[in-house]
Amino acid sequence: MNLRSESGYSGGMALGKDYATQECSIARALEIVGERWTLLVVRDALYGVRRYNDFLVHLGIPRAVLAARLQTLTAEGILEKRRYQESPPRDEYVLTERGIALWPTLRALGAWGRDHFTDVRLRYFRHAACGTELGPYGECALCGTIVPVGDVVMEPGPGLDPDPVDPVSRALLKPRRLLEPVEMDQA
Amino acid sequence: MNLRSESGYSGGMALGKDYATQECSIARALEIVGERWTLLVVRDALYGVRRYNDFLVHLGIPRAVLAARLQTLTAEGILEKRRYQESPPRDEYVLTERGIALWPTLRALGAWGRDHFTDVRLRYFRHAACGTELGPYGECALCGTIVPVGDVVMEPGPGLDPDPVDPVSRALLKPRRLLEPVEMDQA
DNA sequence: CATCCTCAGTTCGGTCATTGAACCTTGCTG
DNA sequence: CAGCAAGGTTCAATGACCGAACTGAGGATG
Repeated sequence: MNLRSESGYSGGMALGKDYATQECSIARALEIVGERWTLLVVRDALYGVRRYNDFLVHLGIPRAVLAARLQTLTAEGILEKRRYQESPPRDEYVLTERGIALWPTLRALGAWGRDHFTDVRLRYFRHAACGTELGPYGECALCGTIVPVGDVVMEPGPGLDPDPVDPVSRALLKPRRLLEPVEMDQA
Repeated sequence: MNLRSESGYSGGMALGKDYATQECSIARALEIVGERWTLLVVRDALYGVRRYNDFLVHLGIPRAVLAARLQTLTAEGILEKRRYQESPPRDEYVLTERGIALWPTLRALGAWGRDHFTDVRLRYFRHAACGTELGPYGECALCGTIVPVGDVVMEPGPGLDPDPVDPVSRALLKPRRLLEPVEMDQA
């Protein structure tokens, strides 16, 4: 095997899908968040989605796959499962620091996709304090700082369907801060 | 183009692996670079790998998968296939602007993996002009600028195997600029 | 008390992607 | 002409993913 002896990574590698020969932190990261759907789950979590059912309807992901991803993300310390009511007992999945730290990656990936493969703006991300649209790294050009995730406001752009069917997409149409839990209209 | 009309999804989509219901540039990006191995191919291309065989031995990827990924990346305008000698005719795959634009994403992903899942430094990335190590977004703290990809120098860190078997890994042990083509020792 | 509903999963058969090994082709090189 | 290297393709087996159906806990309804 090619792993550093002294390196973290004590035997128990859970996933069978590692990139065996790679000594690289990118490969390491992809072993964890590189599976299908995983980064979209994290994205939704940043957008404030927290409940199994909300992920389900918003992503259109197979139930079994969602369960597996939530499991893995929790095991890797990216999400934390926590009880938010006792009767009936219900849990929600909330991003940890480690999960929130994926924001720059998602931001960069989204900016790339937008610049190269989209012709209508779908969403804007702005610095809450000053309203300036974020640069490609999540920085505020005006303030000259990296904007903390909680100070990012997300707004719909012209390319976004103004009347989506699922309630989560509908809730995400209002301007809102990242990480702020989505509240469904109980219409 | 796969943008939704309200009917949802007229036929043309090339890939079978799209995230159908998502209106999101992150999802769009992941449809293209989200498959297994794809981002590692791009990473290698940034490191200067250009030839089929070099990708093959460095990644340990199945031949068929590599061929498929190179094909897709070329079709999406991320790599460009170009003839570098006529006899025998040989082609190499070089990053386009669009491919180079993935550097911030890979940088952010690598920084995340390093910070959260690695305990030994594998590589350092520095601003060639001043030697300062890059920040998480590929910026130089000293110069206060985003460092262009071609001005990034990559150096081995203490966690890297000092004597790897495959010649590509060996070539990547020397400090080198990103995008600079790897030259094999013909030992 | 019986029924229905919601949430959060699990199970299952079918399909699609990935894998490793073997094979093929082109054009040198000895 | 034999052998070899680069750059693939083909194939059978395995694993991941898919949608639909089912389960189970715990109210809410009548």
